[in-house]
Amino acid sequence: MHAQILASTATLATTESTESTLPWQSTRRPAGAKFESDERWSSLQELHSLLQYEGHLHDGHECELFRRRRVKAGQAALMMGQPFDGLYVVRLGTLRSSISNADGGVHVLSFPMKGNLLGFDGIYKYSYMSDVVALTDCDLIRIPASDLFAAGRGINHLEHMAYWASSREITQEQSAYCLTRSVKSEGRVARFLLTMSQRFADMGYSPNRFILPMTRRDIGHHLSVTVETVSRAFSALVQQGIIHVDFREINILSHEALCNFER
Amino acid sequence: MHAQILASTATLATTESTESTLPWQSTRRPAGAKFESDERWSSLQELHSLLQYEGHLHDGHECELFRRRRVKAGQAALMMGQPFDGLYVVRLGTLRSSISNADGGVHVLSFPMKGNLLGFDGIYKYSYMSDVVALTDCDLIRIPASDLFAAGRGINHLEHMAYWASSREITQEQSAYCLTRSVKSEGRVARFLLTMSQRFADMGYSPNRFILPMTRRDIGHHLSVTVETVSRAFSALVQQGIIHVDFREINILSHEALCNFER
DNA sequence: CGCGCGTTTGAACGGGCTCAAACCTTGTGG
DNA sequence: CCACAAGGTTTGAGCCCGTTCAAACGCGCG
Repeated sequence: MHAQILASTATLATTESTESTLPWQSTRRPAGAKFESDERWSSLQELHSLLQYEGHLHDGHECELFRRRRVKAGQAALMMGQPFDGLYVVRLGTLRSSISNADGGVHVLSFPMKGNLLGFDGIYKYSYMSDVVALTDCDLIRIPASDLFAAGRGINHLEHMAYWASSREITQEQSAYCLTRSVKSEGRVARFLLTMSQRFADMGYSPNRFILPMTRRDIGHHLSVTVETVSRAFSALVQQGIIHVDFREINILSHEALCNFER
Repeated sequence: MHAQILASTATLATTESTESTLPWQSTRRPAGAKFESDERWSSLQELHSLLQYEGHLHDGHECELFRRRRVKAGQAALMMGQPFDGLYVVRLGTLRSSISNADGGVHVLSFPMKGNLLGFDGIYKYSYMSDVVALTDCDLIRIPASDLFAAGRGINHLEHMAYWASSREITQEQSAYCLTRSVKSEGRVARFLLTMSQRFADMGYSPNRFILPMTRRDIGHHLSVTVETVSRAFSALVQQGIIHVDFREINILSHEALCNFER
């Protein structure tokens, strides 16, 4: 469905001679350059350069090497649900990062290119939460999970925890993002209520009766609709007997009916 | 959605007395409870509990304490551009995180509640990239920047770099997110082209002539519009002499005109 | 009280979606 | 080399949903 093949080698051959405007092309080296077989490595310096990271290089780190990974156009670089095995930095090529819900609805999160980072959403549950496929032949640099987390457990414990939590937030934000526009406004409001319901439940409060702390306008700005649309969506759900609304107070009468609306 | 947040012991103690459905209210303690003046602290254990982090507690960390911060309803917890001074974990209350572009367009990113993390987008440029205001009286726990980054610089260098880069990716994704739906489809396509142009330029390629590596469908799924709408937007821009399109190849004829379209 | 703000509802407009068809490119196999 | 199939791209026509503009009501607050 999504997979597709761009002209890779053929296109490369024709455009490489001219001053290139195609950033994903040419992992080729100038004639005469050393060819390192299948095993190719990148230094920490190259990582710094790619990421444009201004941090200092400390002694003993200059010679750290990271394995590269080739991904051909159309192939998956990361798959949702796959166990986390590290972060990747794009060295060459263009990819497409997307998430899809159960109904086949797709949202394209980003098009990672040189210097972008992949796989951050895999830290939270130790498995990746989005699909990433190569649109062109790609060259990735892997930062192994072991390198990230193994050293200095006791020392960077706090930092690791913070970033683990960040990964979770990001993941959830992406899921929310997926819903925007993918579905009619009434469905998005329904989904929003279900999300709030779940969050209240997780905090130990009633999932069926709660008071929204935000205005209709805030909800609208969150779901990318106008205030009036939010209000009308509430009214429609009330009229169908699915919820009861008294200003900020929400009563969910039929959790199931609400679920059916979110698609 | 994804798993999170069981009621923590501390919070249970305060809210258990009444069966409350209002999680943001009442930081009040039962009469007779000890009142700790202005200084209130949370332990690392409480952080673990709030975040639902399953990591082990190491010796010497049990007694680490983190300062809490009260934010009254309506007040700003974090402001865009403010220097980064740490991450915050919500202990109590509900907030609203949003970004706004120059034209006054607003997008609400999330409604952080108990256990959620604030301020991650501040790591990249060492200043926060979103506004966060309290919708209700809030209680935050601060994880100071010094605690996060100071210790073991040499050891967790790699991890820090990875997360710094993550923060950048998140920030940019949020900016892109802000554009969705905020503007007409033609403007969003214009903005998309400008973004691609900028990215190609950053990589050292021509900002005015490039070949899109993705399909119209991918672009549509990224901007939350249909294939046809993307195609029509391209055609409209061509007809106005702003760009030239030959399938995947894009020529930007008037960068300025494209900028005017993005709003 | 009067003012501002949040909420709700109505009416009309218009932009994007849906459905449909045609054209082009690319890849495959005869 | 050509025919064919599959999928990407473009354009048109009609419809529907969400926006826009407008008005009314309730609530909190100075």
